[in-house]
Amino acid sequence: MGKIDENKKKKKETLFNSAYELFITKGINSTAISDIVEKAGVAKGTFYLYFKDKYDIRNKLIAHKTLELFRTAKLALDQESEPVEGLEEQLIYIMNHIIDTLVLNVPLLNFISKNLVMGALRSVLLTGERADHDFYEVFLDMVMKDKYEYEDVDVMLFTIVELAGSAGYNSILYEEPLPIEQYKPFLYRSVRLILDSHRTKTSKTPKR
Amino acid sequence: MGKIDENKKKKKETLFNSAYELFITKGINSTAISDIVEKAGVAKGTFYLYFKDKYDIRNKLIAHKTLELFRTAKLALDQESEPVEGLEEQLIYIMNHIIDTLVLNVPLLNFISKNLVMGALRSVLLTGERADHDFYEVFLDMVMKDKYEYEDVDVMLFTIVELAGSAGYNSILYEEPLPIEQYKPFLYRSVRLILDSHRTKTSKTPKR
Amino acid sequence: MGKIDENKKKKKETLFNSAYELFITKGINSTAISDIVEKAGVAKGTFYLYFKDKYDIRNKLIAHKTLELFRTAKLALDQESEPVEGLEEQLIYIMNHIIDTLVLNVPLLNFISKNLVMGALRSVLLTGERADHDFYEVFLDMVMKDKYEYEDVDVMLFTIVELAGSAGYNSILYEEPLPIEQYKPFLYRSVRLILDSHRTKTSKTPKR
Amino acid sequence: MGKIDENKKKKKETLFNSAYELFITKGINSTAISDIVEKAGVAKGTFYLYFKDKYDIRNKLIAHKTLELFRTAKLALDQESEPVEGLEEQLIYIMNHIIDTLVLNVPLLNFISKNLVMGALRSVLLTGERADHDFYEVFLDMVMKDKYEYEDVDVMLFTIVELAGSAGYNSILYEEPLPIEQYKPFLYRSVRLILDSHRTKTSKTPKR
DNA sequence: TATGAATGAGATTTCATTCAT
DNA sequence: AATGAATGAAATCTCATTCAT
Repeated sequence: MGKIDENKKKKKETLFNSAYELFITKGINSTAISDIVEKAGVAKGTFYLYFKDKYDIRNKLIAHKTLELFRTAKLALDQESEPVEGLEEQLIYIMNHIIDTLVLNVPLLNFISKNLVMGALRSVLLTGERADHDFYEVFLDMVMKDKYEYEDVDVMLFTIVELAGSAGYNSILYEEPLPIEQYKPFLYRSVRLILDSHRTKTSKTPKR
Repeated sequence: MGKIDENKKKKKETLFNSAYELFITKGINSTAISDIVEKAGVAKGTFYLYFKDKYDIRNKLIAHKTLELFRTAKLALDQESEPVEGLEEQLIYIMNHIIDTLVLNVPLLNFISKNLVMGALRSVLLTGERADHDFYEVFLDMVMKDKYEYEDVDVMLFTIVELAGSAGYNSILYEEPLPIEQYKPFLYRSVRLILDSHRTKTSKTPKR
Repeated sequence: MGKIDENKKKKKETLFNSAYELFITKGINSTAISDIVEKAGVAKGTFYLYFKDKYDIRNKLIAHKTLELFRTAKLALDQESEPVEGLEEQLIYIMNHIIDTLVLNVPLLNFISKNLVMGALRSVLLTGERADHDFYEVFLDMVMKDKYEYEDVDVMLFTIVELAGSAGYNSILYEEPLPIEQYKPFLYRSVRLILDSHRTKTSKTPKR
Repeated sequence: MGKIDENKKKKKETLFNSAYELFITKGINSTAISDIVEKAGVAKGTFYLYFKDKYDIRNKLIAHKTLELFRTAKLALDQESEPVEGLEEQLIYIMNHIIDTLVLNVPLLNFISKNLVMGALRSVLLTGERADHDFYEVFLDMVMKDKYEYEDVDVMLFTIVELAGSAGYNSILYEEPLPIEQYKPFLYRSVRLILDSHRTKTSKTPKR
């Protein structure tokens, strides 16, 4: 029984990986389900046992990959020898980590960013990957622990994520208006401004 | 000859319009070229006389529609009874105008924003619609006429356009994190901050 | 499984037959794959499961039909009440049998003889119909059993087949320079001359 | 007026040449009329002013090229320093000349020999190239001038032409059963046999 | 004569999906 | 659960032919 379940999981996994590689290399439109199953070494019918259609597997993949990006960045942040202090620095650290990852993996960027970042995160929620909500809470947690107090936190995070996602995408991909390394200072400056604009004037009441 | 050229233009126009309506209503993937030509009332071969394939006409359409959006907004700005003064107010006016238009035309938003705004503007350049470059110059012109001086103007405009496009898209479409009307103040505040951050300290030398 | 394989074979067979009838009646150029599948009562996709394109099925058909022609002739030869003795008589018997068949089936002649006989036999080899090589051995066998000895047997058979195929084709189809029945004596005389010219002077050493 | 007619002729000529090159390089099936006119630098409609369709121009080309082959061979024969004496040697000279030409121009062989030689000569008659009939008379003339007398001359020539055409085609193209240089002796021996078999026993009555 | 835009039938091919095994 | 043959709708694209200019 354990073996059967294991097998099932393995099949799904293989389909996942095959689809990912094909989407990355050929694009979604030119990837046929027959390509995916062929690469995965399973029968066509099997695909439909696990996924509704091509777009189903794509959405799940985007969600998965996006989440992975954030998780890896957060992990790196936490494992930094010199602890990074403050929401501002932490956010920019994560942002920077993700950007650097995507610079080295442009196909992944391309794949994810057809549904831009926020869309991807949304689909994380929709597809119900475990730990999705937890993840948003990781951010909230970072906000709460900061020495400043913030209002409209949702709006703030949203604005930052959209700006970084959209501008980063273009800068990495097209080196326009500047290559990403040169654009980073501008991007991070804007992020700092947005964060600042959400800080309350009243000094933060220390949590007890 | 005049007649032939006229006819050619009309054919292309009809194809354009038919494709647009179908893309808007059924989506690109579900729109077949046969649908387009049927709706346009021309032969299938005629389509291939003017466009390479479905994606060719889509790109040209996105470029066209995006440009139109900006043009209409600029026109409204210029025709405002009470002249809008200053780059900041002018940019926000245009932004606001476009947003309001798209709120009333969500299908258009959906259509354009698969390639997000900057991508669309890029394709304007690529497809070489007339007045494309001129258009960018309209912005530069607005910048130059402002009482403040700005540095890294390209970067500034890029950042604003990306932010507005990406955040606006999500806010209008998903009312997340807030419906657009409630999000606007935040968006515009961020825009003002970005503009401000690009202003040079030295007071502007008046042009003579 | 047996059922599936049976079905597969039947499908292919049906496609074969439908294609043949259409090629014969309408010609290859005017036969569309849609015609073939329609006549065969299978889906269009099914065709591409078995054949690369129109020319693939045509080549296989030509090979098949040519082989059939030779086989039937050989069979008739073997079943003749009065055994036909000697390579010369046997070859002419087969030749005559094939000609008589084709006279009654001009469309078949037309179909096969776009690739003329040798070409057809060549494609038999290429397409790897079973029993192809065996077939050539049937001839060699006839040569070996003859009371005369022959040199350059390959060349001899080739020359005869080419002459008969090419001249026969024209004579049957266009009755030029003579209708086939009147041309036969000339043709067979030439064949005898060619055979004779390949006979070795030394009397054959009887096999023991 | 002369100029107009000249121009007309030039257009037709250009179409001819373009079609020939394309047929030779891409094959007839893959050559579109649009290819031909494009290469010729004339409008599509113009093609239909001169030819019925693709097959019309093909037939005329085959006829033309075949005739040219024979003419060139005959010319070479006549210009040989050491006059070639006797029908037998003359025929083989011509045959050999054509074969040598085609060995160096396999595409031409391929093109012509879809309609094999006799078919091509037939189409010469059908398309009514000038000098076609004359050409047949050239052969008859050669026959008449020979020191031997022949019966069934039509049949004789036909048999020889078919044999040489068909066997030569395969030998040149596929080097089967032997490369043409090695096959030639066999071919010419057969030709001599066929000629011999048509000679009347009675010595020829000298023409007066 | 000459043009070439327009036609539109139809060719080939793809592929998501089904379903009998 | 797994298979993969079969389906057939539909997609893209080609191209011979026409006809208004």
